[in-house]
Amino acid sequence: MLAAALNPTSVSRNKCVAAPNSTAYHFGGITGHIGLIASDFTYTKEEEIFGERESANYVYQVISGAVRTYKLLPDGRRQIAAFHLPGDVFGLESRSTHRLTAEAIVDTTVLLVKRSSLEEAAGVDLSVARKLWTITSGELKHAEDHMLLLGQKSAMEKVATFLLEMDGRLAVAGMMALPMCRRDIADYLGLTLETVSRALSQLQAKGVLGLSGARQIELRNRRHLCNINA
Amino acid sequence: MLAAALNPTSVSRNKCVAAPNSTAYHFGGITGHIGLIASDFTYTKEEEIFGERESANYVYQVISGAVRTYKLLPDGRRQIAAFHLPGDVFGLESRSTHRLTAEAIVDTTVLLVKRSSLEEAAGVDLSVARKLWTITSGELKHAEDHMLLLGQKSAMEKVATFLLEMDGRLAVAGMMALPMCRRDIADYLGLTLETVSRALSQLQAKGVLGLSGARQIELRNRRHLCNINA
DNA sequence: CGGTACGTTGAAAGGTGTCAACGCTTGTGG
DNA sequence: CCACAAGCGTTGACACCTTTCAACGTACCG
Repeated sequence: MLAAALNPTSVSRNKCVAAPNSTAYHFGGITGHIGLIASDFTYTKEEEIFGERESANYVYQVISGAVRTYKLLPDGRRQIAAFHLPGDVFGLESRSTHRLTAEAIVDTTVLLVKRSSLEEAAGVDLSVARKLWTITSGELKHAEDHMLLLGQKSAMEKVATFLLEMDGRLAVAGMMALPMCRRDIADYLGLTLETVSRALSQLQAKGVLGLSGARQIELRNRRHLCNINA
Repeated sequence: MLAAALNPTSVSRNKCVAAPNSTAYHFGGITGHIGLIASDFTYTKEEEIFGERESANYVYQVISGAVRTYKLLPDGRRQIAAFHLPGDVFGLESRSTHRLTAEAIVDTTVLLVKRSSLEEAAGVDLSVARKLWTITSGELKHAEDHMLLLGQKSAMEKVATFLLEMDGRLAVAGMMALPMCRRDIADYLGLTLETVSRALSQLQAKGVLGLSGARQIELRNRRHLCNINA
């Protein structure tokens, strides 16, 4: 089954995917260059996809749904490193074990590719090797930006940054439907869920955003959020 | 000038290095596989090596000294992403621009390699491509660990973690000589310099560490630090 | 129709930041 | 050789932002 492996433009179903030319998603510019076996898999809400320190046998791309990756302290404190939304790749490791735990936030379908076959492909096709590096580099960029947020920004600035990030990633017609709960947001931003809630309420009171249901958010004043953002 | 480029076992001087087999440092397992042009360069204390958003023309490896890489907010708040000590590679980007600013903390000598020649080498030798990915992946791991610290740990926990990290990286005979000032440490840990100073004083009072000069630290009870560390 | 999970809001506590003073060390120039 | 300035670090007092603890409301679901 040659082809298209990592390029779920059309949401592919069941094992072995051969996708046509892609526009929307990019697991690489890999498509077409190399034959790769890929499978679909669906995880239910709250289900663990892989655990910290587990052997990294697969690389994942979100087709639909949302995933959180995080680290825990022994006493249960949790730092969410990233939210992975449709199109995003996660679980890619250059070493053999995962450094984070990944869980489905809602029912989530992923495309998965064996790490070994990716490694093999990278050994033959330089553009694949390059793509793997680029993906990891993109994650590093996100992590660096997020360190700035975690270490230096105030609660309101953190929430504003979060809203703008999510707006850019999942806004449809000016509205966004957050897949994650307040606790997830809090653990992503290094805050408590109460502080997140208060910040959102405050922004709503100012008319910067509109809430229709706690997770349905409309940004009404992006300019204001950018200013807060610092 | 074939050879050894990225492997400054013997501290090489001036332009064009041909190092013998290496044991101590690893800029790759690159040595010997590929011809690469490398130069030494020395920056003075506080000198900028490259700036955020600058074009990334070189990749660096610390030979001696210490480097900080950081991001700034518009109002001057600074988040130091990492300290780079002898042996560490920094400034490696898969895209064409730097995402961080790099400065020498003390007088620092680096080995530098042209990005273009590394790219070229990666195009010929797969192990080089692999190594570049591995380096970036290592930075990502550090960033993920640091996000956990920044988002979840208390001031004392942050300082304890910092001490253990530095102990592992630059302890000689049980002592370490920190190259960075309190403000650098604070900006690395997402604290103020006063809070860092208080935490260190507290640890000294408990006998967990000994200070002979503010930057000469001896850890007397690593066990205790590990416990704090959570 | 309860039960549970999720979200909001309030009040109080506390950890860390802010502001300020002081001490120590280093380097420099008279 | 000493005086002085400047940079760095420590310590104290206080303020405030965020957390903690708690109550309450709401939506969803068996």
